[in-house]
Amino acid sequence: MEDSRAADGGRQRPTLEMVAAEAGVSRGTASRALNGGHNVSRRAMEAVQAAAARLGYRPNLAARSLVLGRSGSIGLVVSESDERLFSDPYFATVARGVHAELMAHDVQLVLALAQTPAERERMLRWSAGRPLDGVIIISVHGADPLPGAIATEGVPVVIGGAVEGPDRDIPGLASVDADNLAGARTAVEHLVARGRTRIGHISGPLDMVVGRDRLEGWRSVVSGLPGGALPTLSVEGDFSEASGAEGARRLLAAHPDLDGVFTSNDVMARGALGALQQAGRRVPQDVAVVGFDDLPGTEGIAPGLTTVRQPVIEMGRQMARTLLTMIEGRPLAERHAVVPTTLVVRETT
Amino acid sequence: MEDSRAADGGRQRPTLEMVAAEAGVSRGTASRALNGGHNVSRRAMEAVQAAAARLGYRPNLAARSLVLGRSGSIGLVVSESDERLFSDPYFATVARGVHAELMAHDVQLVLALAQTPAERERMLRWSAGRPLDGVIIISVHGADPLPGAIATEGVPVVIGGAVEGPDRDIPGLASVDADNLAGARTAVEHLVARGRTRIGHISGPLDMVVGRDRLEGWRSVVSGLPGGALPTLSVEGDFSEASGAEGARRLLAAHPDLDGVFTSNDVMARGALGALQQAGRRVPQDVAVVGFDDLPGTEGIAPGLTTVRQPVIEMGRQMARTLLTMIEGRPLAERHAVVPTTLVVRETT
DNA sequence: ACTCCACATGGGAGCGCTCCCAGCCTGCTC
DNA sequence: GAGCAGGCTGGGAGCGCTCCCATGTGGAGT
Repeated sequence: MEDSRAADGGRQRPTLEMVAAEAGVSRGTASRALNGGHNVSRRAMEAVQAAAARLGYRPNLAARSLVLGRSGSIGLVVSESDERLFSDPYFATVARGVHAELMAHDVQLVLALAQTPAERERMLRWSAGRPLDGVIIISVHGADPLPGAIATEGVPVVIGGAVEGPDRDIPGLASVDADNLAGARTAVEHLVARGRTRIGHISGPLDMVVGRDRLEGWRSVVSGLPGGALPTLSVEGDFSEASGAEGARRLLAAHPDLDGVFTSNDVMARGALGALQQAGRRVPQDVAVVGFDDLPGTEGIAPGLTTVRQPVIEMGRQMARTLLTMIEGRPLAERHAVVPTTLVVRETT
Repeated sequence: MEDSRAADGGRQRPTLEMVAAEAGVSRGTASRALNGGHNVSRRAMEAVQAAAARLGYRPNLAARSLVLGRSGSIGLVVSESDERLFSDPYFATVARGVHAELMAHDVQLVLALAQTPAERERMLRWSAGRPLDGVIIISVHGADPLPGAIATEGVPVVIGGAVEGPDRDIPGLASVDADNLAGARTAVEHLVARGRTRIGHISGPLDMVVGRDRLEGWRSVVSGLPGGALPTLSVEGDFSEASGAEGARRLLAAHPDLDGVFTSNDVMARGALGALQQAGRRVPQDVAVVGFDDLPGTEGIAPGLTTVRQPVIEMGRQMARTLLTMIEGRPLAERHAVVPTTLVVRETT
């Protein structure tokens, strides 16, 4: 009656103490019976479990976190507009991998958005309070201070993507990235092998390492071509379908003799394909197209697209595994992992 | 050295006790200085804040949750495949509204996935441990026991969508839904007003109330038409673009004289539009099309689409407000809110 | 029969925080 | 100049849990 905390329904929620009393044992025994059951007699075990069930006991996670020093959950932080977050299948796929791995380890995954500067500041303060045992951050733009700041607070961080600059040396910060440079190079070399000489690129955002890396891969191959890497042969996109279409139109406008396009992801390839078709170009006869990603379940995006596959689900799993390793304080084989990509040739080249 | 909890970096993270000592005051005073600052002298206030900054103090959220009985964060639970979650802009939009409202109230939002039965069971156990002060659940299929179960555990629940059956009477469970029945009716009546008599429907999943409600809205209007509501005039979709296209093809196959289509969301309308075009039908001359949703920022999905607008962002905000009201134990004006929709006429009718 | 040990148990300590309350010291009123 | 109200303060209690350790208990070994 006088418990201000009993706002829920009515009576006090059962505590371990109450379960123990109900079962006729002590708190310690009840605790052991409910977790693992080491050094607990069969009789006590059953009594406790029955009592817990009868009372509808649910352990208070805050209390457990307090004494254990960990919460049993980790965060997937996305620094991306929700527009993109929910429209680019890349995030879903990473999340799927992370999720799969964590479920296997009985760790709860929570997604948190950190888009605006205010939200990012808030995220830092929050995570420093240790509601999460570690965080995975995907989609890092520019020289984002957030990952380093969180890691410096002592919360293990894994970045999905590349890490540049001083952040590389923060011990509590690891990363998993695809070999974007090599992947892009393979894609463009494939176009060259198909006899293309006028190869354009529609890049990702250039404030992201991934955007710059794939651009650089393209440039390194194209610069060896007769025409070279003309500035007008690469246009900046933002990974959206619309930007892919727009990019293709701009490439065609500047280079009507365009015969190959490498886009920084498959979604933009879809946009480009549409724009090329509208411009009357046949694919692959007139213009060959290569994308990047090859996410499972997205065949519908651009059927028959030749693309560079990065094993995104497996990368998500690896991010989760890496984070769990750091949380447990075990040594890491490699702090900054780079996973290889494979070219998947289909009908657009 | 002997603290097993110091796995992070090196030394023990600062506690309020240490801040108090550093500032030369007691724990109580330090606590008051850091929260609100009632009954704290200017001198103490400054000393504590300086000490906290010097030590890099971050309050331990688990300890605070334990004593306060609340965590300051709420969950957005999505019982949807991540495929759909990340491909349907609806979720992003709800999330946006919820997020906006919560930020204004200084509450942390976390998203959690509960897709498979195992995950849903896990979600129930987890949320019963009160890591969240309340949850918003969107995308409820069938007679999903999860919302009721969580509410019964004493955790306030708001459902984004309609609630049917016994769950309606659970006090700790509220909902916010669009007036799908009226909205669908308006859409179909508009088609009738445009002189259409052969009006098909591509529904949402019929295991969802929203799918059934919009279907019922269509049926109630169409059944008054000369042709009536032939079973072959409605096909079940799943809110995806592909299912919209497939639905339109099936409608055309069964009814070549089709002159109107109402789809249960805009994404399916896009698919239908594509299929109609492929089949050589002109829109709106031959076939008029009305969608549902009209989400902000999705003009690109189906330009010029006539559709039924539901105020999804505002609905998200309302879900958040409702949940916060319940968490604070204040009475609710209406437990099951239904918000009106508006028809937006554009070029496809 | 006696020792010994493994298992089982209860209860104290303590995680880091907020609340409460008694006590203090001002400064003001009469 | 005594009395009193109020602002500040310190420290105890306690949130619900897990760990640790001292203390039983039984059965196996000699």
